[in-house]
Amino acid sequence: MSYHKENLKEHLIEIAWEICKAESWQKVNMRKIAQKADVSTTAFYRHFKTKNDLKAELILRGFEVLDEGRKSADIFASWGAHYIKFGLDNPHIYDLMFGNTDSDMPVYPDIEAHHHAALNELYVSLENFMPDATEKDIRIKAVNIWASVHGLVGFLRRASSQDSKSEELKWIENNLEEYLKMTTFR
Amino acid sequence: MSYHKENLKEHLIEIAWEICKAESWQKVNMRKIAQKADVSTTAFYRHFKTKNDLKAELILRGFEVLDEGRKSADIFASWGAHYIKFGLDNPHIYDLMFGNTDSDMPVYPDIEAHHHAALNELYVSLENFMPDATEKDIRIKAVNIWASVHGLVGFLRRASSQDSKSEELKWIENNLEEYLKMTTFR
DNA sequence: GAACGATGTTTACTTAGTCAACATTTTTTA
DNA sequence: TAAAAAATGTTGACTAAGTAAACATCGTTC
Repeated sequence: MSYHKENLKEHLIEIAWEICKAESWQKVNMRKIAQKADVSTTAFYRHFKTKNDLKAELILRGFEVLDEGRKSADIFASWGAHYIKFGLDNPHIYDLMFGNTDSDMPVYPDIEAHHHAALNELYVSLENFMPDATEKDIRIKAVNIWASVHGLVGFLRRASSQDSKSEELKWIENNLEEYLKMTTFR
Repeated sequence: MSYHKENLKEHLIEIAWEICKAESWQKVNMRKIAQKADVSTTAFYRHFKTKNDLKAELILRGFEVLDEGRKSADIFASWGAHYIKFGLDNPHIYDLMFGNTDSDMPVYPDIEAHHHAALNELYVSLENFMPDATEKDIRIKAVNIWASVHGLVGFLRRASSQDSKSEELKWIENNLEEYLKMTTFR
């Protein structure tokens, strides 16, 4: 048995990421990770306090990936489309990032910061885009866009998991920016 | 030991509902239910094939509760406000009904039917409300409203679980219909 | 090179879902 | 109406999964 793998922590995260991405968080478990990393089941606990800490790492990594593929000065439609595509392409990671808040999951400030930053970015963009709107209107608009975008991810995922997609849904999926423009502005 | 409780199945569902409503689905487990019902841990399996079947019952019950408190001919703003209030008042039940699709959860046609019915109702109302809009526009509008409504539930829940609610959020929560009117129509 | 901290291993405990075999009660049916 | 069948509960046990404790080994530092 070759003791001491280098960078085991990163390696464990990587393995967990792959499992989560390909299957779901529910399919991620210590024994499976350990087996793939070829270490003992509990080696994990030298690097993470709990499984939730691992989840937090995946979420943070999710935000990195989300941010990577994005030009910072995007306008809303493409901002929204980017989020939606990410959600559709990485449903399980997306669930961790934006899904139901799990009461057993402690609050991780780094994660909160990402959420805040995302909304704030949208907010600032809107300020530029609607210079004569009131503060309140802009904030409400930001909430509305956020909700529309994330709500659509949920809708499309649910739809594609059940019925044969209707023509409209296909159109929406293929014309996200167009859809966002026509629904969030006029 | 008093064999044979009457209507044990309903009783088990009721107990599970209470736990889920007060805590969350994750806190629902066979042993706890059995203990509260004062039956053996496995009595459950005479009435349900798996735990997922129990979850399905809770979801169906959720739809019943959601439908109960609603006048069928509501217009969108009040339709949407009703959904949002339900989501905020029953977050854990809402999660089961509209949350992440769990890959280990089989498809329950009765549940799908409820989802379809809800969207269809919205769709039909829109047809009346916008008689001169095209079929496609109406469908897209329906999707948009659905997404906005459910997205807002997610947003408000996330917001209230972390930061002190901002003025705008309080306003939105207290003026759901107004918010919906101004965001989904003009 | 002895002591120490970091990292990995072994064992084992706990909680949770579920099955199988058995027991009892209720319902059919001959 | 008694015997057979179906329904419903119980007991015991198995499995999967998270994780803690004690121990082992390695690399680093004085």
